[in-house]
Amino acid sequence: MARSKGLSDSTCPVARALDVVGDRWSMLIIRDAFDGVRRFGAFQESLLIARNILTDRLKQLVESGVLDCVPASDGSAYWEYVLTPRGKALFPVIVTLRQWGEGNLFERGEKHSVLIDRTNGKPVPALALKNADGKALAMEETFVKKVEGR
Amino acid sequence: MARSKGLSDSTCPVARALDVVGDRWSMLIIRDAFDGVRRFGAFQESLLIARNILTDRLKQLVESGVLDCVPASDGSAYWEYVLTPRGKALFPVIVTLRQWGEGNLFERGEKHSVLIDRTNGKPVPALALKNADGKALAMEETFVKKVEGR
DNA sequence: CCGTATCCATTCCGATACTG
DNA sequence: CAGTATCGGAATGGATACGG
Repeated sequence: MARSKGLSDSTCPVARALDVVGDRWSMLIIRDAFDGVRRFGAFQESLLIARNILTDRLKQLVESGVLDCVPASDGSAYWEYVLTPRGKALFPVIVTLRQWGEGNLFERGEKHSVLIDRTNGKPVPALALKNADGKALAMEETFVKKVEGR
Repeated sequence: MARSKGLSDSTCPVARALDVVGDRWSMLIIRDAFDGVRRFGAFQESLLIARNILTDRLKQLVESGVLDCVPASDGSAYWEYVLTPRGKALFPVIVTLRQWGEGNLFERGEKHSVLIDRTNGKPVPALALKNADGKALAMEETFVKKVEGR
């Protein structure tokens, strides 16, 4: 059941991150969680995912500290799955994925959902890379410094 | 060979994005491409991925317009795989994944690779969500506005 | 060196049936 | 409603072997 490909001890944070949320369902579950989905059945209905797979993914996400199990707020005997601080820290990942999809995978005029800033009702501006002085930073202006070992 | 789960016509840009780069290897291939890896053998050696799977993933990424095939620069009869503009637009996704990994999946003092701004030699600052006025925006201050249909 | 093709094992996933 | 158990098919992955 452990899904680790052995990336979990990689010195590359991207690889470790993908080892936790890099499968086909986890990120969608997390997206729904940001959207306010909390119940097993609600995830299932939203994602049309097989129930055994959902069981497995929820378990993994709880084990990796992304989701937390809390008693259901309606007094039923079941659980609700809510984002931990670690899970909430994934928000920028979801937002950049959204931005990339919006900008690259929709035809002109094709409709899609939009992330709104509820303090002003406007769409949330794109996340862009800045350097230490707050200036725009192009990908070509960066490089990855590897750690000594490996 | 088509991997689409049928999310490719979703109105959610996150779902569409994950339909293209949401499997276990694609994002790692793209990470390597940002790192300057271009050759089949170099991807294979870096990722320790089976060659048939690598063939398949490279083909998918080319088909979806993330990578481009160009004749090898060394005059050999083969190809190099380079990021298209659409592929380069994934940089913020890689960066936020990296940030999340750095902040949440490493023990204190544990070493990891670092993204460096080569114009000043300093680590690239974290990408954070801002509103239209440039002020920090918490995840709770946002919501996803769905499109009418579905 | 770059891929493709094939074989086999493992994993993933969906459907369904079942339990509380 | 919330999960578990099981089964079969599909996808994935590793290890070759093969050809350009």
